[in-house]
Amino acid sequence: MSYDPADIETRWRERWRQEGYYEADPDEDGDATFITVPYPYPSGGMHVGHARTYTVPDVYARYRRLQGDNVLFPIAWHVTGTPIIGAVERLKKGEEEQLSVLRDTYNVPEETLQDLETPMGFARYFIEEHYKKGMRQLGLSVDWRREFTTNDERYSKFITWQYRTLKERGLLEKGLHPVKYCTNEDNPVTTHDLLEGEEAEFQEYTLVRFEGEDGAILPMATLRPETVRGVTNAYVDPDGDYVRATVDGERWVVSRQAVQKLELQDHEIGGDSELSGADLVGERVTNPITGDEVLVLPASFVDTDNATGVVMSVPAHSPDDYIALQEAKERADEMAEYGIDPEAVRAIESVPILTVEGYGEVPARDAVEEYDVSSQEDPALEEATQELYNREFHQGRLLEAYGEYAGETVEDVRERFRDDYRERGAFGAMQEFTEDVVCRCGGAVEVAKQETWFLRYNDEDWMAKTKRLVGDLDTIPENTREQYTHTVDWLNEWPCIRNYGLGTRLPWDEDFVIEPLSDSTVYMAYYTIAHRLDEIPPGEMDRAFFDTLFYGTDAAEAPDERALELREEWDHWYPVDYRVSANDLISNHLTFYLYHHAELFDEANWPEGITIMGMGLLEGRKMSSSKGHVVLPGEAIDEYGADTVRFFLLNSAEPWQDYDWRDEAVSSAHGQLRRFYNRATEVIEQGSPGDPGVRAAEPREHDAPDEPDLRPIDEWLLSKLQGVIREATEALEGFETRTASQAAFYAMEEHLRWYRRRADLDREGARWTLRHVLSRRLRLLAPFTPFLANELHERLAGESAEDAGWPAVDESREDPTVEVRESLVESLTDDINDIVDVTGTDPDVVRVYTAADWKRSVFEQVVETGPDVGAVMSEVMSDPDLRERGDEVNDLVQELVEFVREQEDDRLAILEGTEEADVYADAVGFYEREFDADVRVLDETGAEDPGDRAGDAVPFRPAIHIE
RNA sequence: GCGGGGGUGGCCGAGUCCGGACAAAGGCGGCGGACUUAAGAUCCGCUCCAGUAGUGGUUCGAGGGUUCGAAUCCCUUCCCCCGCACCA
Repeated sequence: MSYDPADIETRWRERWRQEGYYEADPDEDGDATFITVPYPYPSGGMHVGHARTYTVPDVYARYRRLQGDNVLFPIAWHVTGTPIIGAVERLKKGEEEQLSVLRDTYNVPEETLQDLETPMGFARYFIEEHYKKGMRQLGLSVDWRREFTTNDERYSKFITWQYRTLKERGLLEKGLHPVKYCTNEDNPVTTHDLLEGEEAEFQEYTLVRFEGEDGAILPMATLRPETVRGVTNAYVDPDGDYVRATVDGERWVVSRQAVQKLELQDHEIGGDSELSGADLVGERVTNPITGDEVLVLPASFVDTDNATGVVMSVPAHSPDDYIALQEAKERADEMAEYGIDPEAVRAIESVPILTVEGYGEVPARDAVEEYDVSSQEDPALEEATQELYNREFHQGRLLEAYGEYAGETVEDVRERFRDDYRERGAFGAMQEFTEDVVCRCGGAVEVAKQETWFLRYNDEDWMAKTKRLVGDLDTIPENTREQYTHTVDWLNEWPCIRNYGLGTRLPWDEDFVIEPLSDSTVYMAYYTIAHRLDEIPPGEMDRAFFDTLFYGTDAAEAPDERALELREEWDHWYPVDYRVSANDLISNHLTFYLYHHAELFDEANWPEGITIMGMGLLEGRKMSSSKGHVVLPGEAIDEYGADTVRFFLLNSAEPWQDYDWRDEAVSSAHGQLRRFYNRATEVIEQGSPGDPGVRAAEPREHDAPDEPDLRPIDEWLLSKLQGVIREATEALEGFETRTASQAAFYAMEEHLRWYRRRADLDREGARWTLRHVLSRRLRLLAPFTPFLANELHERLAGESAEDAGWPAVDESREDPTVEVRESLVESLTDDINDIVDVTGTDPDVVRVYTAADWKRSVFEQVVETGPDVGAVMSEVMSDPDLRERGDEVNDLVQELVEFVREQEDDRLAILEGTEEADVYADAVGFYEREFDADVRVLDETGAEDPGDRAGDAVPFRPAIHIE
């Protein structure tokens, strides 16, 4: 019967489902092990990249189960927020791209599309038809009783408890925060809603409050507030539209566009009157820091749609400003039309505010000259600016006039300086994007400030707790620990609510919804009880209920009995042993997870480990559902079977490494599994009179009565098996799925290949050995290819691999001597092969000469003395017989010293006790088959030496002659 | 810029922590052979250069150093990838 994955896999899926095999309850035997993975977000279908995300924890879960643990691996569905709503809206609008993703990429049937026109209908479709189906097909060992969605009423009660608790502990705070806001739809928007500017970042400009002659404020926008003492003049766009308006009760002059932005950013805007930029030109404005008056000059490079449309000029430090001023001076006479005295323009001098190594008094001039910038349009200008800004930021030291800031680098004092003058009222602030942002509706998107609730991730106590948690966390791989620590240091306040979307309403303000990264931080606790909440009315799941559940009897005045019962479930499973998640989530989601656990639960229930996963590529390119560049798990499974898909995903790279799904490679993995299956079937069908190691969770003793006579080559294979078991076990302890499966599958296959070649398989001992090895190997493979492994193990031994358990290393079967001896056989094979190959002859007779006794005693001397030519020589030369041999001995010592130096001590000790000739003599039969020749093992000193080769023999490196 | 990861043979990818059997596992691809009517599957060998004897030469981004010995340790340098906030 040939390998038919669909047949095997269907049967096992059905069996697991019927038996509820992976349903885990506290009353079962074994250590409680709780493994979680981020619940999928069904805003689209599942592709093979997702498949790996869920298979990695599954492998670990299966491994722990084989080790005897009671393992809980649950799953649920994350629907919070706007992505699903956005997807539904794009569908309803009939957007081509969206329709194509649904129809072509995810194969949604035409008649089903209308079911997807509500958010939960959409989610439900992908949950049922993609994720759940896919996960079942993959054979994930999930306890399906516990699934839920984050839009469920009871889940919301749990999140409500979480947020009320955090608020009560002062970890939530209300404040203003910049958001992306569509000026056309008058609504905040998310990155998904954007047509252009998805990459745009928020940038905060400092507004330096220059004062006009009439007392109105001209707020000059700058990213370099510390240059304020170097301002020589201001620029406006003479053709731009400006307005005089009341801002927070003051009179301001800004560009037309700036007014709207300021209004969005929480400023009170009053009646305005229009004027043109030209009207402003020539005005004198006063620097709020220095009190100096400077001229407003016209400049076409000023963009009225960026910040305030009024900019200050610092020619000493800005190459742009330096060039602009040069050009202004050249055109000074034209300025007269604005009523400016040309002499006043020509009189403007750069004012340096800092010194920076490598530049003179006016760094901008040096930069312009160095890059040979000719005009404002010269592309070299940007390079010059970049270079100078960088140097000044890191190395520029402020001059005396800066008082307490003098002598400091810009990098060190910019923020302090800015905040200082902001408090004193000289500076303001304004947010702007780094590039234009356009909504899908076509409207301009601007920065708006919105009242919102924050999680205070920068709270000192909270940070300290979380850092303590990180310190004790098992971070896999270890080098991710630094990333968590860094994130804790770097996280500020996090706005945790949105204006709309699915999920849980903010308990004390129903207008807002708790956003997805904030409602998924402690839900692992909910898994422990999710399957037992049906009989509890949501209305009764209040603060006291959850307090009792998580904090015990004393937490509420009248503890709810039901909550106390559920508490046992929670107590049993918590803490989470491992969470398996993607590496790009360290900087937010995973660190939030740590924060919330650190706060809400006591130390004993803090997360114990996190394993990070890498990204997936498809044929070397990033997967993308919108481009249809994805492989669906169902399709891959139909073609190759779930075992192949799993095996490939786990074997091609360690979980945290990026991997590449290449059809060719998957197909090859499938071939490997098929060959494995065929060979295993042969072993099974061949049968064996002896016990194949059925109830073999306990290692069998060497002298077990039913164990047939074993030859050294059998012992060799069994010894190798122990090494493989050890390696696979250690690897899986650290989530190294690649190392583990490589060992269990490929390394073991290598050993078997040699064994099949080397051993006479037509013996009872060989059949027993092969069955014994197969049983162990199937159990090592069970986490990776559970269908195949369980099926074959059941046929071999009458019980499934998962029931048989993980094999233990049987130290009594580890035999270094037998391994060393076999390695001699192997290297002699290689040597003969090399000679055959290089001479191109097909030998009829192969003569193998082992080294003479005196050479052997030189070897022993080298081992005893150590690899030191001089020392060995003096020892050796004291022996008259050896001294007689002169140069011959010298050469041999050289060679043996080198050999010995490179060997492990253990191996040397074994070699010393090895009678080389016996090893080769035992293998003569093998050599004769191998080379189809008459093979003779001889002593160097024997007579038969037609090729005059015998003298070349060295201990453990016999001379060879072929003819 | 900040934080993290990485550069190995035609390709993918181990090895690097703890230097030594490393011309460097394994896979893919290629070549030759066995089996076969043939193809496929399977098995064996070869696949940096030279070679009718197991050898020698030159390799692990680049340059330098430590060592009897370096892909592995140290220094310098070049290049690539990922994340960086309200987006899940």
